[in-house]
Order: sequence, then structure tokens, then C-alpha cells
Amino acid sequence: MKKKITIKEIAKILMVSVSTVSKAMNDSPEISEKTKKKVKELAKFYGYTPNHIAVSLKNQSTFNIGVIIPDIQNSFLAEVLKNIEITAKTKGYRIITFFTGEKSKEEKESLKILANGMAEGIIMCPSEETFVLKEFEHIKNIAETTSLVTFDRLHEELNYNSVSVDDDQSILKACAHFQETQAKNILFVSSIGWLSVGKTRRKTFNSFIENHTNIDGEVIEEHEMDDLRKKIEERITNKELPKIDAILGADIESTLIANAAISKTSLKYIDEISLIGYVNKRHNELQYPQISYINQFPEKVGEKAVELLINSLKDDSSKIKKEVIKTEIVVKDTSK
Amino acid sequence: MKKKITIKEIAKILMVSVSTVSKAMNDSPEISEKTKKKVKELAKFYGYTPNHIAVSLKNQSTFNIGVIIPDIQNSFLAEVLKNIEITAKTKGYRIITFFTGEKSKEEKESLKILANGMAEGIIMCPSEETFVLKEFEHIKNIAETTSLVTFDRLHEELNYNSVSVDDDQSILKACAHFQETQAKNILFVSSIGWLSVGKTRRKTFNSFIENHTNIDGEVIEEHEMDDLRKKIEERITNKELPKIDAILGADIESTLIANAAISKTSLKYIDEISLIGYVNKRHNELQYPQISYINQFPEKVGEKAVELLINSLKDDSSKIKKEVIKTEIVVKDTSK
DNA sequence: CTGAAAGCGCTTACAG
DNA sequence: CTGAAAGCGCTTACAG
Repeated sequence: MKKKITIKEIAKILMVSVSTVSKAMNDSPEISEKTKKKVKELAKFYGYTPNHIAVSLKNQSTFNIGVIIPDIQNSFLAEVLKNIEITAKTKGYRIITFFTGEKSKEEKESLKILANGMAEGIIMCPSEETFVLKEFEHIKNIAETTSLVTFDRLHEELNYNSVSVDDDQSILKACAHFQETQAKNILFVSSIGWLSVGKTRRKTFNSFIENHTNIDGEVIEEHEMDDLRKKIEERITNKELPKIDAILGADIESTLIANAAISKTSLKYIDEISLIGYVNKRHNELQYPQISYINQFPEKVGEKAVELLINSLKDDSSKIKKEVIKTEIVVKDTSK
Repeated sequence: MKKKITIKEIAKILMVSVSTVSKAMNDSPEISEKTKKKVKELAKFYGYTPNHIAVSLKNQSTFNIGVIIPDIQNSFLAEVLKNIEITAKTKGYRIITFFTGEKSKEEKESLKILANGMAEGIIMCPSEETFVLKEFEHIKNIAETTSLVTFDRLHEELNYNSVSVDDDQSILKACAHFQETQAKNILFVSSIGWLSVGKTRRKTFNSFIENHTNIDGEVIEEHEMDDLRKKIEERITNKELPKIDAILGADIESTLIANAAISKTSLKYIDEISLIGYVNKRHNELQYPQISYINQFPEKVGEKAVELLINSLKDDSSKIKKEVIKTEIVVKDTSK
């Protein structure tokens, strides 16, 4: 493999100084057109392009935004990521993405690398393990010297610019929607009872049921997918217990499982049972029936996160902003 | 926001030299335990961590692998990415991911940045636009100075280490599977007729049909999802034309659409019609019915790609290797 | 055991 | 218009 050519070598070949080459490559008005042409031609011939690492070190700026994502497979996070990238690009930044696999250790690593010269600011969704351990020191440390925006998952110790989604409201809206359409007994299903977001969603559901005497609720939480499926099937076909007329899925997986269970037991949507949950939008559009879902507007989350970060990059002293994106129930084929 | 502290400042505070601080931080045996302790304590106090950019520049090595992915939303690519990361980590490398959105321009940008100091080698899936334009110069240029592994999409001009999937074979296997189960008339559906991979899959299908006189085939290609759905529905319910007894989906989207069409028209799987296609494995497992699918083993693709790259990093002169992963038909609920 | 010096590949204020 | 010098934040061979 050929070695990469440097400015120094080009300078030597052309018998000019390193500064002249550098200025010529950067189209400095100090340099004559003739010299510029000569330099650029040789640079092209040798395939020279400036070493980004050196440029970044010298300029103390990278135009990189670091992005930390817990899980690539999570379609909400993937969509947010996509929109972070699109928005960043329009503002002249590129993004460098690290994935943590929901692990605190990887999160620390990623933060450290990004903060130490690789990126000017960081947009992150903290990993689940960080919440479980309740250890936020590594994030706080980084935030002392680097602009930081968190998204999706909140914690009171994380007092930085953030973009989140009104998750409670979405659960309440779904419940209210069921209530309006005369549901009497809602089944809340979840495969993420152990996740902080899963806990909040369940609590919100429970509080709705407690506050509304004309509607009943039940909860099935189960991490193991096959068990979850079996429990849901058993419950919705059980004639001895009160009839379930609506299911609320607390996450994409449990929503799909509930849909599969309904389809397997041949219950009829709307007439016999309704379903609202979280979905992968892209997939849902291609399915029949399409599941009624809670839209969390990942595009808005991504866009806002970039805006907040770039603002704080420009004005260090600006106040902390906590944006909350409003969710919406999108009615498709599985509910009235 | 606090400024990041540097080695120089720590040296000044402790009244020692910059070299001593650097060596102490790196646990050099040249430095006394006492000094090490002093330095490390102060470093900790000030939250000092070495600037990665500077270290990379100095050491001329980053332990970064650059990864270029055309589309985050593509679940096959997302799984490959995940496994690239997992494998890279076990080998002591981290990955820096760029997304191109299937655009040639972004691909050029990403390659340039990664190759110019940010990464030691690159694993990439070339963008669709690159294939459409048949412009591979930017990739070839990079490959002259940087170790490169391509995956999934092949082209004769891209003569580098590569990992791909025996795509033709998978289509032939699916056809053969249908033939064995007594299908007489296979419908090939595709939403990616314009993509190179879509063209290959269709050609392979056509050649199978031509070579097998006891089985007929038809093709529906349509980029617009709603139109695709309508055309499939019309065709499978049309009693005047020969009955379709098997559908082969050429991509995830068309497979889902075919499944939706079958479900909408209430045709019975296996008895009346069969379906094999490409799926998002994770989702498919949660669905009912589960679609029979072509497994492309994204884990193997990711793992192999990293291995090839690291080998060529270690031994520059090693021969070009072209790995081909064998696909497998996984029979689920939609075929015999 | 500690430090001065050179250098990684660049950019830029300054001098000529 | 061109070039020498300093410096971005580090590491390391070498001298003491």
C-alpha cells in the first residue's frame, strides 16, 4: 500500500515552503494563482488530502458532533439518529456515532473519546445500565468541559439540555382513547418492566385506572417473549375472567406479540378487541392490519437535539432548555 | 464551561516537565512511584484525560475502524453493523460509523475523513448511487493508501477484500424449495427492481424459471408500496389467470407487502399459497404467522469483515480474500 | 529518575 | 507573493 503523502513532501517536490503549500491548498489570497495551480495539480496527482487529525488538532475544532446511541436495533433510536444526521449536515456538522449496547462501560469509553478532541459537542441517550446503577458521574464529568444534550431518557441528576417525549401523556391519551370508545377492561402488556421507561409507563397506566372507576385494568409484564405471548393468549381467550376489550402495548415488542396473539386467536379487531402500542413506523405501514400507535416523532427529537447542541456551542452561557415533544395517537386498523 | 486541562498545565502546577507528566500518566517504568502518584492524583482532580486527537497524531495510530453504512433503517445492515462493533471490540478496536443515505457524495466525504487519519482501515457497503453512476474512483483512490473491506454489494471494479452473501443461491434455493413442495406458478415480487441487488435477484429468478419447464413464474416489480400491494392483491385473487401458489419476496418491504396482501385476501398459507422472502429477523419472530425467510447471517458478515480488515492491517501484502457467506432458507409458518 | 528536544501534519501571524 | 517560526497536545529517544 502506498504511504499517504504529506504537505511536507509536496513542498519538497515543488521546492517551495510548507506554508506556501498549505496556503495554496486552502485558497489563501496571499498566494499567486500560478503557485496555487501548481500545488493543486501535484496534490491531485498524488491524491493528497489534508490529514483531518492534524487539522483538527491545529484548529482546535472538528465540526464533528458525537452521538451516543444505546441500541442500533431500536427503531425509535435509529430514526432519531437518522434525523440527527440530516439536521447536523444542514448546519455544516458531521456526526460520529458510537453504540453502547446499553452498557455503562461502553458509554464511558465513548464519552471520553468524543470529549477528548474528537467532537465539539455530544448528543446522547444514556444507557439503561447507567439508570440501573444510578451512576451519572461519568456524564457529569464530561459535561463540565463539553456541550451535552441528552435525549429520550431523563433523570433529575442529568440537568442539561434535553429533548424528551411526553411519555406519560401518550399512555394517558391511549387510555382516554380506549375509554371514549367504550372499553371496559384494558390489558397493559410490557416486555420492558425492568427498564425505567417501562416502569414509568406502567405506573402511568395504573394511575389512570385508579382515577377512572368506570374502567378496569390489568397488567402482564414478562421479559421472555414466548412466555409473554402465552400469557396474553391465555388471558384474552379466558371466558371465565372479565373480557379484555383493549390492549395497550408498552413497547414495540409487546405490541407485536399482542398483535400476533390476537391474530392467532382469531379475535376480530375493533368488534372484539382493540390494540394501541408502539411500533416501527416503517414496518407498520407495510403490515395488514396496521396497528394503531403512539407516534413519538423521532424526526422532531433528532432535529431539536441538534439545534439545542449547536446553540449551546455558539453561546456557552445560554440557559438550559428542556424540550418535550408531544406524542400523538395515530389510529389505524386496530382501534376505533 | 471549564476549559479542558492539558499536560502542559499539569506540569506547570506540579513544577515538573511535560515529559514526566506524560510518562507518569502512561505508567512508564522510567518514573518513580511517588511522582506517578502525585501526577495521577492531580490529573484525577482536574479531570484530565489525554487528548485523543493529539495522541493519534503523535502515534500515527488510532485503533479506530471506520464503518460506512448506506442506510441505518435497513435491518440487515443494522445487524451487520452491530456485529462489526462486537467483533471489533474483542480485537481491541473501536468503530466510527458514518451513514451515507445511499448517496455517493456522502460516501466520498466519509471515506475522505476516515482515511485521513481518523481510522486505520475501513469497512464499507458501497452506496446504491455509486453503483448506479458506476463511479468507483473515490473508493479506488482511498484503497491505495488505506486498508479496505467491502461487504454485501460487489462489483468487479472493486477488487478488495470483501464479504458477501451467495444471493443467487438463496433465490435458487427458495425456488427449488417451492418446486419440491409442488408449486406450479411462482410470483416474484420486488420493490427494489431499480437496485443492483434487485436486478440480480430478478435475473436469477427468471433463469430458474427458464431452466425448469414444470414450473411457471411471474414478476411484479413496483417501487411505490401502495401500487405494489394493489397489484399483488389483484393478481392473487384473479381467478381467470393461472393460480399463484407461491410468492418469493425480493426484499423486506415486498415480503411484508405480500404477507399483508395474503392476510387481507384471507388466503390460507401452505394450503392455498406459500411465501418466502427477506425479513427483519427480530420482528419476524414476534409476528404471527412467522414468514419463512432467507437467512443472510448478518452476524457472520460482520465478523468476517472485521477479521479480513484486521488481517490486512497486520499484513499489508496479504492476498485479497473474497468471502462468501452461505444463505439458508428458514422454514416458518408460511411455507411447507 | 527527570527533562530538553524533536516531531506527528497541519495552520497562521509575522517578517521580508 | 513567499517563507521561517511557533504552536495545537501529545510521545519518546536521548542525555544527564
